Amino acid sequence: VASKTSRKRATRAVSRRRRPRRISVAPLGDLFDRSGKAKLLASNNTIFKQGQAAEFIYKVLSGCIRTCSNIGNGRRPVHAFYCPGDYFGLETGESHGVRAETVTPSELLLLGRRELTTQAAGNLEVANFLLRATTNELQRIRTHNLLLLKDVTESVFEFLRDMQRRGANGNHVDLPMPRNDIADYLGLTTETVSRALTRLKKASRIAMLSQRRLILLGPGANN
Amino acid sequence: VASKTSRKRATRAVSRRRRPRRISVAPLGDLFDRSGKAKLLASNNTIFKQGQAAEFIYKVLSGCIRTCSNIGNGRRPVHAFYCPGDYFGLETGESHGVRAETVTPSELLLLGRRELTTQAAGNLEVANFLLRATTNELQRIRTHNLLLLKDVTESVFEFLRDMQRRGANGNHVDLPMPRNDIADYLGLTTETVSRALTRLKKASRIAMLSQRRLILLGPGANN
DNA sequence: CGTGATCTTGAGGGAATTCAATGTCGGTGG
DNA sequence: CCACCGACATTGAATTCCCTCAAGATCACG
Repeated sequence: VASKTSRKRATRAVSRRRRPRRISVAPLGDLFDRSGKAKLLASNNTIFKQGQAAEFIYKVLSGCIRTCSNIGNGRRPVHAFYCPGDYFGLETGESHGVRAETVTPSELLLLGRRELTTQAAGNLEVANFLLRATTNELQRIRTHNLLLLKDVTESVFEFLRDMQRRGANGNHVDLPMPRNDIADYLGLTTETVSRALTRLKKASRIAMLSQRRLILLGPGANN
Repeated sequence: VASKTSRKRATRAVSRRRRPRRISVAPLGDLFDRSGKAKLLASNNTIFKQGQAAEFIYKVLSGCIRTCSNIGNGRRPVHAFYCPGDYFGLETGESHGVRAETVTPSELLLLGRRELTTQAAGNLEVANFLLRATTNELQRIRTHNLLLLKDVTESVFEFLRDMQRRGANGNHVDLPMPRNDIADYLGLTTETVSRALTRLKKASRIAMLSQRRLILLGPGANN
């Protein structure tokens, strides 16, 4: 539950270019839906641990998942959040390099990883699915990387935009995760995230409907 | 040439676990070496620009390449450095999401990307090569991400270790890139990198042979 | 309706940035 | 061969901004 980081960034106007949408991974959705096994989990449950053998690849049906790791300095970096439709557990090696936990109650679809990777060696469809999924993951991490380099206010704002993009709700954004998780994802502290939100509020770039629900305003809100 | 960032981090002891070696991409090395076209470039030359159509995939034969992008706040994040043996230009879409430049005079091997990706749709060997290469890239970025969350001194030290690991020189490390580039890679400023090096020097964790050549000392130096 | 978890706000301190100046290195030309 | 020059690197002083510690406010849930 550690959430410690420090950061300092330049405070400047930021205008980021659009980032391409994630590539769809349609082709194998079928295979997943056919041979995948569903699983339901409550909040804050561990799906797999760091170092554990990578047995499955997961598809999020509902809820929200976070992956995180431990680095020695008492911080708990959150690597990614996965929303419905996303795949995770795509490990490069035989064991998971991160830990995966449910943020909210979540429904998952599991597919045997060994089954998949051995198939990939001989099955073109599977190989291409893995390539696309990995490519998506790559894109995701690149985006995350850029977030880490921005100044705090923009970093938080970008995060909100990303959540809006992925959430596909009405015109409001729902945050499934606590400030804590956002902070660890952005390399900040809870307090700093909170202050950033306050700043965005005062600048009329967002409006809070509740602590976990808000609306993006002004330029850059809808793209 | 902007190099501005700010950062503040917790100052604590750090002990990171070992990270797995990059997976070899042997199988297609052949294809590369056969149909690739060699190209020689001087320092600080642009190989491809951000947004440009992704025509080739590149293999570094000699020298050093950096990929970077522009975010609106006047910073120039460096995404990665590529050393001899590394592949780059593996784009997720049809156009490059980053800019690639030579750090030092470099020799490259080019392979038509369209040729490769269309082959990937039907050729299993190619599809698997792309998967492995992408997986490597993923691993690389994950490592980079963790670097960004560490405290400055450890971040710089880890960077040096990584360069040693990849450089495969004698017992010293040669840095092909200026402080400037290191700073932008780590999300810091030139001055902060310089101060971190001074700190490492005083702590006897490194020894400078020249400004661009040094030796790692003490525990954690050789792994 | 209370209780704990989550979130916000405030004050103080520390670390990195910024701005500015000095040092060092490599290469070029006299 | 040596001196100069420009690019790169280091160091210093002042400032900024985030973190830390602490208290208060809001929300969710029993």
